[in-house]
Amino acid sequence: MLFKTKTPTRSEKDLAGKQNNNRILVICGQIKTMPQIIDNLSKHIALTPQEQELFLSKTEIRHYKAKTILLHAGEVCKTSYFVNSGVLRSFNINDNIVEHVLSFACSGWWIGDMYSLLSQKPGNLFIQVLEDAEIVLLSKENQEILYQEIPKLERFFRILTENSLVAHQERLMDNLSLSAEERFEKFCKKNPDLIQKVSQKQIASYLGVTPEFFSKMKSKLLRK
Amino acid sequence: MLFKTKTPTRSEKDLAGKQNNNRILVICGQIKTMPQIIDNLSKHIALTPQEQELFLSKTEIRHYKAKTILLHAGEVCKTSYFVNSGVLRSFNINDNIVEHVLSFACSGWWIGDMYSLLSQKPGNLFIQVLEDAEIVLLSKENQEILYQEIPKLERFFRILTENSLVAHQERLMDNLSLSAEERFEKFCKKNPDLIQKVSQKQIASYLGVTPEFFSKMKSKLLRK
DNA sequence: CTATTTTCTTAATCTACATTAAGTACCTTT
DNA sequence: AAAGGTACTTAATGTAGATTAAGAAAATAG
Repeated sequence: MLFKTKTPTRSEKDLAGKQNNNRILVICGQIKTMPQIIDNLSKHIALTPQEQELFLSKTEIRHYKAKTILLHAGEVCKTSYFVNSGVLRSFNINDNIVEHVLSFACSGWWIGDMYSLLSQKPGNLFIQVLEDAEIVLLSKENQEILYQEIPKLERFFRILTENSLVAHQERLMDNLSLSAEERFEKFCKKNPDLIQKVSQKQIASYLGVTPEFFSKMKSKLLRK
Repeated sequence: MLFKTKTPTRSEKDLAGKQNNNRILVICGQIKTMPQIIDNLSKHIALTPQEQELFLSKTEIRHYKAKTILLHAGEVCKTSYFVNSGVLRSFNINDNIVEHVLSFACSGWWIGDMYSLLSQKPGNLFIQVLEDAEIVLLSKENQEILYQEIPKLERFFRILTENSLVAHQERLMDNLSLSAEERFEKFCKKNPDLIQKVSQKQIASYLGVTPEFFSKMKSKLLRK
């Protein structure tokens, strides 16, 4: 179906579910659960068990309720966020009125204010929890320390940045060349999970249309 | 003045001018001209004279006439381009009709198809010379070799990518929240040089409006 | 469970920008 | 110098999506 149904509500779903859907590894007869974030790192670099330990020791896990704001516009962003469960968004506010969603992040995604994180100047972005979330926090400070201790991590974050750049370039071109309807269809194909979890208002904002127009567009698509 | 004037024409200007506006360094009493690209690298990393030599030996300088297409959509991008002089653009073509400019590059800027360059798959972008240009070519192959020989270069290209990502995020948000007029004014402030060099049609395409609307908008701004 | 807020829908009206078309100036090629 | 192409302008008309408003449904708070 196209959208999330009435029951269970966003928070209910999340609280009911398992908080940590980790992968299970069997090593030398021992059973170990591999934290999602290590799983994520291993997509691009290979870490020894010691390095994994070190990495984890520099991070912190926290739980947040929906609506919590992790970063306010005007603040300096000092943390990268990795999502274990739940959903986050980054957005800015125009003329103190209109919100525009820059990105969503759900399980397995990183989020932060790249501008502020890199420049250590106050940014324009808010980062907010949309659905109760378990988040891994990596401070800028610890990230720098880890770069020293595990140089491979430079490579990991370089690749992450490269992929993000490519995705943003594509989205830019899409916004220049596609209609709202085409952008929505592309969004659905790329993020089938998000459509179940995020309110229409948020998706409309991500696509760059008003909630009213989005509603009209959606019902038009359903009639087809 | 707002736009390039009639004389000299784009090509005349370029052919007349000095091809290589290098910085001049005085080292131990000797006078050396520092290639622009080394100057560019030194903005983020420090290279020894030997490393500089090595880097330059892996690059190639070529001259291209306006309108030359350096990369066609559908091809795999195997080269990064650094602009010594002249102007380049990257763009895609929608439904075989409408062009959309992703980026411009003039003196001191890098350009390429990041998606294709990183994935080594066929890309959607064209890269074209807009004004007769002197370009430094760095092949993907040589770039990888240089990463091995001068690991600092990883850092350089990481920073380049990070800055590009931040710029693209900002442009995305601008496209979501600003009017064409506001985007144009911002473009003028950020790229005063480009306005002199690039045709209105290209700027309109970059901003995401038709040349007709751009013309109307411009004359409205001039009347103010 | 009720009250209040937030989200979603529908519909009328409005506007920024697109499309089409035609004319003029300019640039490039020969 | 002539000719053909490309860029720019202006104007009429069209449309995707915004704005405003108001009611219904759903979520959240008390």
